[in-house]
Amino acid sequence: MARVRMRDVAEHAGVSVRTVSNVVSGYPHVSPDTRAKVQRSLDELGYRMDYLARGLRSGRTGFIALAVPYLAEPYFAELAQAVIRAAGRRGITVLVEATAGDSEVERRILDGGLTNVADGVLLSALTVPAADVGARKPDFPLVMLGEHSVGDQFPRVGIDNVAAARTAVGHLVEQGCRRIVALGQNGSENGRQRTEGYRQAMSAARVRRVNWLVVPVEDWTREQGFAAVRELLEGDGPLPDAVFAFNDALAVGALRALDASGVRVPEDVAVAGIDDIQEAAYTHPPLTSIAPDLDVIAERALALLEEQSGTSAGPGEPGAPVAAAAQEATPFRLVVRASSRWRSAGR
Amino acid sequence: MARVRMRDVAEHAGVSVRTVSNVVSGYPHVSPDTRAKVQRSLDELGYRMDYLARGLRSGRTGFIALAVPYLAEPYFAELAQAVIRAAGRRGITVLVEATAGDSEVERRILDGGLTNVADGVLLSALTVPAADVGARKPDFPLVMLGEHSVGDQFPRVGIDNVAAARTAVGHLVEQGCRRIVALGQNGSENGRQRTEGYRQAMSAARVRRVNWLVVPVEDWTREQGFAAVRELLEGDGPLPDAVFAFNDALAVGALRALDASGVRVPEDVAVAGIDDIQEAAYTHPPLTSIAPDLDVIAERALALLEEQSGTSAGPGEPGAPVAAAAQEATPFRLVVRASSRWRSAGR
DNA sequence: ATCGGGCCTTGCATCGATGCAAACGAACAC
DNA sequence: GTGTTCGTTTGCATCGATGCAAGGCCCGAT
Repeated sequence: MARVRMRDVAEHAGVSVRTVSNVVSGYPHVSPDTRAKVQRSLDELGYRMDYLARGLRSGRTGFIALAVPYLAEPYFAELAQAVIRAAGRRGITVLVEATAGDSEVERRILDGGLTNVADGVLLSALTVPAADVGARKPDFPLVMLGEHSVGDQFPRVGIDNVAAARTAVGHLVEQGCRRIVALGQNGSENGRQRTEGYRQAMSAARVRRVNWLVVPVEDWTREQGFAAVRELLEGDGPLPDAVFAFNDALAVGALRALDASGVRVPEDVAVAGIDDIQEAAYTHPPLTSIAPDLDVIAERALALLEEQSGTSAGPGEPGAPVAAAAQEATPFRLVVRASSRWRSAGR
Repeated sequence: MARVRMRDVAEHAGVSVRTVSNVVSGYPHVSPDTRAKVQRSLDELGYRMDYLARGLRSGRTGFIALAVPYLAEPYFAELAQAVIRAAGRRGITVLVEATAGDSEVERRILDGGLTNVADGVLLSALTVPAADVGARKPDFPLVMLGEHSVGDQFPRVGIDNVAAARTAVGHLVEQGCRRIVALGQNGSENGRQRTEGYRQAMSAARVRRVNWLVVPVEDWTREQGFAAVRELLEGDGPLPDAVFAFNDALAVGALRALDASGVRVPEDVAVAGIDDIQEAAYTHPPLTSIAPDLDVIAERALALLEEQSGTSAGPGEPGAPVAAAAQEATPFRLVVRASSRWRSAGR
């Protein structure tokens, strides 16, 4: 009834515990006879490894932790799915933590709060805790997802946010839009970068300053996108002819607000977002978006974790000054859908 | 540099390891002096518990596993979020597994594949493995989410699917709809139940059989909802006046297909779904749905897990025949939005 | 002064698996 | 026949924390 241990298997097979361990872990020098005998007992008793015990002894748990702000946000859910899939291919189990964007929680994670249970940590932070923590390197494998971490302290994987925003806005410009709203500015590093991309694209297109409009929000949610656009529509300024939302959730909220006010998309206002969440293909009208390659992000992130555990496993490393952590920019595509298709001849 | 252990703290504070353990775990009989001293060493050295080691000794890991088919499906993502939140309140960490709806994987989980790392398992299965596995009770805490498990073998938490479907369809009938399509029949138990609810509501409303229409799909995804409705519209049968989708993802797909074909919602066809995912409030038009209370589901599920570990911890239990496992029906609400609002006088 | 009891503190064994290195036996060479 | 080597198997200590129960100590009661 109770758990089957190696010892039970050993007794059943008439060998030592160590031999069972050797069979289980694929140690080569085991005679075919013994191996077969042990294997039979293994199957017969239904042995299952206790990963905790192994982890205790060997120092590796086979888990990695993934911390995202809100699992219910589509982008993070899809990211988590990609990470779980990639980890599964490597025989790794993923432990998902939701930080709720609480910088206190994020700090605790950077501080190593999950170290003891996970071989490595993937952190997708909203509010990268600033210098005070960023100053010292963690003593465990850590990879940041999606954000530039302050000061290149941590390796990071994600799209180039500036380029992504520039691409999206560039596309809107090409469609003939000029008075383009940037929706999503908030305190985050990510927000700053996407705003910068917007600036670059607007400058490059020589759009007059009077047409620039950066609308701040608190969170990148449908709700906030809706509220911000509704407020914009109720204001007395001239209507924009495009909305560039910093993520698709905001864009979805924007679409809803526009729809509710009878503004036509894309005829009156074009809309584009970032993330290309699955939902984007089903909005009204379907949403143009920037699609990061989540599988690549997940794969690279895990590879970077492995690299790190490789090095940090050898603490005897001579004190070579650690180079700035890798900052990998993964590919993205512009997916054009109806929400931004060319609407009229020029402006 | 290396990990700080209790032993290190003990030496630093000049007490025994056991005393440190006592302080950490909040054992009451520790003198204030000692406690303070130990606490100081704890802080100074930055001690962090090794949960693996504790788990090994105490038999409890502080983890539970949550297995869902696809984390990227909004409903499951929102469910996972609720579970993580509820677990967090109890100091429990959640390990998320994605089964991809693979019944082989689900079976392995029922078989105890996660037992060694988790104190309990929450399984949201698509294809409940049938009798062969369902026959024997697992020897670890397990709670099924959202499905009736075959034969009451496992405790289960979720809404009453029959009632939920009946409520949704009843609402459509009240709005004046008669020719109502049930969208989502597939092999799953869940699908059967929602179909049954549809049947009951149609019968109760004395809708003539000619108006009944059950459309099968493979998965409950936006894509399948879109494809099925598109096919329906292209067919030569008379148009339905309502679509009852077995979940919101299907409904979203249906809305897109209707929109693409120029069919007006709700004027021409009303639509309702189940799950009330966040996206539902932002579709075009906003989607009427059945809203399960995810927080209640999560709370009850965790409570049931705890109950089970309570009993199964005492294996000395005299052989009282185990009663049929608890089948808890959690509350749900009908959330009426524009997609189903009354469109015309009567049928 | 002595004893009993409560409060703190401690040592030791232990959870299940693996690292390490010794022990064992057989095969081979000289 | 003896020594060496290689392949296989084993015993023991160990990872870090907790269960258990004993050991000290102090205080009040008799």
